Amino acid sequence: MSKLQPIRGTHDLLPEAMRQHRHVVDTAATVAGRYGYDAMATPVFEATEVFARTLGETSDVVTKEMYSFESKGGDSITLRPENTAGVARAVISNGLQQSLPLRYFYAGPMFRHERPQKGRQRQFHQIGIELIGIAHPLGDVETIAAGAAVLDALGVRDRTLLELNTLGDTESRDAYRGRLVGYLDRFRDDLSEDSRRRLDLNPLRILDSKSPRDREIVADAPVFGDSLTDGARAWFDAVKAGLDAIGIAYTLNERLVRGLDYYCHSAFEFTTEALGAQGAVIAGGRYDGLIGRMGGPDTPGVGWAGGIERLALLADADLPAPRPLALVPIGEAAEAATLPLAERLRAAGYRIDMAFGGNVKKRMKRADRVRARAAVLVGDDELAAGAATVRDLDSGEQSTAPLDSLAEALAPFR
RNA sequence: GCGGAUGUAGCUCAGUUGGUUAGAGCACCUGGUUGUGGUCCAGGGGGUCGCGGGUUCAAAUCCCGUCAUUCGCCCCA
Repeated sequence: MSKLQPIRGTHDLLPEAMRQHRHVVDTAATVAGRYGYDAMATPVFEATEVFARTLGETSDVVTKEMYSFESKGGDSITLRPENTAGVARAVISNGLQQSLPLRYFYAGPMFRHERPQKGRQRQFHQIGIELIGIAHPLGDVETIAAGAAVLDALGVRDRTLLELNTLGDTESRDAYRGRLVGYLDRFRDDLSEDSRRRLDLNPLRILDSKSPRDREIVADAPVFGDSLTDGARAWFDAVKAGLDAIGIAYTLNERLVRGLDYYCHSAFEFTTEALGAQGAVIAGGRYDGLIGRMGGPDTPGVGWAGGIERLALLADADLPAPRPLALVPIGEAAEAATLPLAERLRAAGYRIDMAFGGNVKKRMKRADRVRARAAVLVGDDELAAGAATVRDLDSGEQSTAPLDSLAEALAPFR
């Protein structure tokens, strides 16, 4: 056990894990592309205000999970805990409100100072899409459909459940907030410590509490649906109708309250039972107020983010390393001839493995270990004949192929 | 941040109520094979028993602390 360990909550992505990781990203990028989403990236760190102002001063992410530090110039900088705020900032920075609507796909590392668990790390990775500039419920439907399609493509859709809720518009939320606080205040002393704090700061979160006593109290709380304005209700109905129209099943969950303050209207999560306490694999919602709150022109948006590690864990795809061809020179003359040969084959698109020493036996052993499809043996006999011996390492069959047309002759092993 | 469990070789794990030089399988290296891998046989390398302290004649084993992992809470992707 080495003392040199990665920072708590961070992990190395060795090739096998990297393939899983990339599989999720590539699959998601491809699927998102079919919906018209283009890949883009924002910096891994931003000015702290980008997150602090937009995620909600009282959110857990802002109050205790941000990796913030001071730059040499004295500015406060934060490693992004999520990417929606960064994308919103990029829209403003680049004047992209002139080019609406925007459809963006992203993938990259995010950072949150939390207690690590399986499927939860301090540096983790997310994929996500953002649809910006569409103030229409079918925008919500489109992003949810894209999320479902990603899960489908990864083969995990049947192990997830789509939970859906509406957070309404500002008017609905303010009205509900008033009613909820009015109700909960009578139970102030019975609420859990956390919830008492939330009562003043962010009462909607109490709906989400897992404390048994809180749940009892909340069970009789006013229902949010009763506070919806006609507009907000019509919006939500349109979203549900759209999902129905394309056959995407969902479960209404009135307790679904997103952790970040910028959400409104649709809030949704694709959840799974398969990952223990870390149930959410893709989650998102509408954030019409975000860009405005950040100082840009009022611009609507919807989107979601998915945890790559969680998706990879769920998908558990069998992705063996690509199999190379092994070049095995025998003798000094062959050694000299093989280097340019290897380059030619690589230029022709082959994955070539070549050891830099050892006798034939060792090199053959290595060819086997790297799971080479075939070994290309070149010795004095072969050089004299102008041909290589090609051994199929699966069947053990050997044949010869002319050196000057090896690239074509090896096609079956590509 | 809080509570529980775990921590012995690269990996998976044994290690009896504390008792000599800490073991196995897999993996790795060498040889049996001079121009042929996988199988087989023989041999070999690799561990401050997570780290620090304490109890004891003696600690992988008991106690305390600490770090890490893991499960749950909180919260989230």
